[in-house]
Amino acid sequence: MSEFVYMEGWDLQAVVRGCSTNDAAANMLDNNPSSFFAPLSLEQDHDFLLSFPEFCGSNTTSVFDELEDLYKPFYPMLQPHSPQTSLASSFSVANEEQEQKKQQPPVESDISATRNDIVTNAVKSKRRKNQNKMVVEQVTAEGLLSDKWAWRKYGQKPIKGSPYPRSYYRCSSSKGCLARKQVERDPTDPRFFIVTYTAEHSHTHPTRRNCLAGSTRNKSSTPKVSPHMTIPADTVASPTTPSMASTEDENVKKDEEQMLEDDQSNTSVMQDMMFSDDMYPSFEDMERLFINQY
DNA sequence: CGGTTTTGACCCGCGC
DNA sequence: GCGCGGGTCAAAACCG
Repeated sequence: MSEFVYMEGWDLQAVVRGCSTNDAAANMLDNNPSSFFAPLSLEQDHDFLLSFPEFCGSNTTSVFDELEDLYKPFYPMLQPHSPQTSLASSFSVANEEQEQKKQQPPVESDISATRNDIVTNAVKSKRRKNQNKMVVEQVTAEGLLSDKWAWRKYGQKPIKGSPYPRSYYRCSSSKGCLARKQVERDPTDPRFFIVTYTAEHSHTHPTRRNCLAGSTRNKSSTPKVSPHMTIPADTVASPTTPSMASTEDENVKKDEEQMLEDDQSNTSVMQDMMFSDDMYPSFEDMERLFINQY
């Protein structure tokens, strides 16, 4: 079983929440030292990025420079994420469309095209008036791991035109904090996640309360019921939930066990329920990449 | 007990 | 004004 399988058994909120603590990652390392979800150095980030040829193209350095340039305007907001967020691209969408276009040099790679699409869509999409300060990032699962803030999920909605649901999170570090975060899988490239940050944190440090309580529900409490069966109908066609990660070590173990069972008993069901045919190649590719990486 | 996720219902902005 | 769709609320269930 490859490392990526762990990720397939984890859910999105677990990734977002679990990755917000270093000790969670440390626990993961204890149990699973080779896990690619371990915090990466910049150099490792670079290596990780190299595993996506289409992302690196022929000029990896320029891509990194470009990303760095993109990040500079948002460093105050993104500092808690760095340096791992080097895998992400981010955009402010606060009435700055023209500036965005200036800041984004025309690059012909697919990734850049995707990013442009993201900004365009974010600007064009319906926005409530009070949501005038937004930062949009396109991150990998690794990028999600780099988020040091504690987020509590408060909603999930299927998005018209996208096969993947969008999850809504608010900052759970401080009760008065208005910071919000939306996470959805990039419909154009399921390897990436579109993370939209709204408002700013009213506190400087991500504080944690009970980082383990309320973690991904124990599937064993509903014996022999696949976690996939708990997926809401509107996400059945989406690989988001089962393909995402829980980073608590216990949950990793449980998920691993569950995945083993599910692999044996529910694989065909999963295929029918979860994945469209065109989704499989990307996941298989990703799995191969991780295998090659480690 | 205090935290979380899940999920249906509700609210509200926007386009027609 | 109405309907659609995105964003939020809140109750229930779950977890450590």
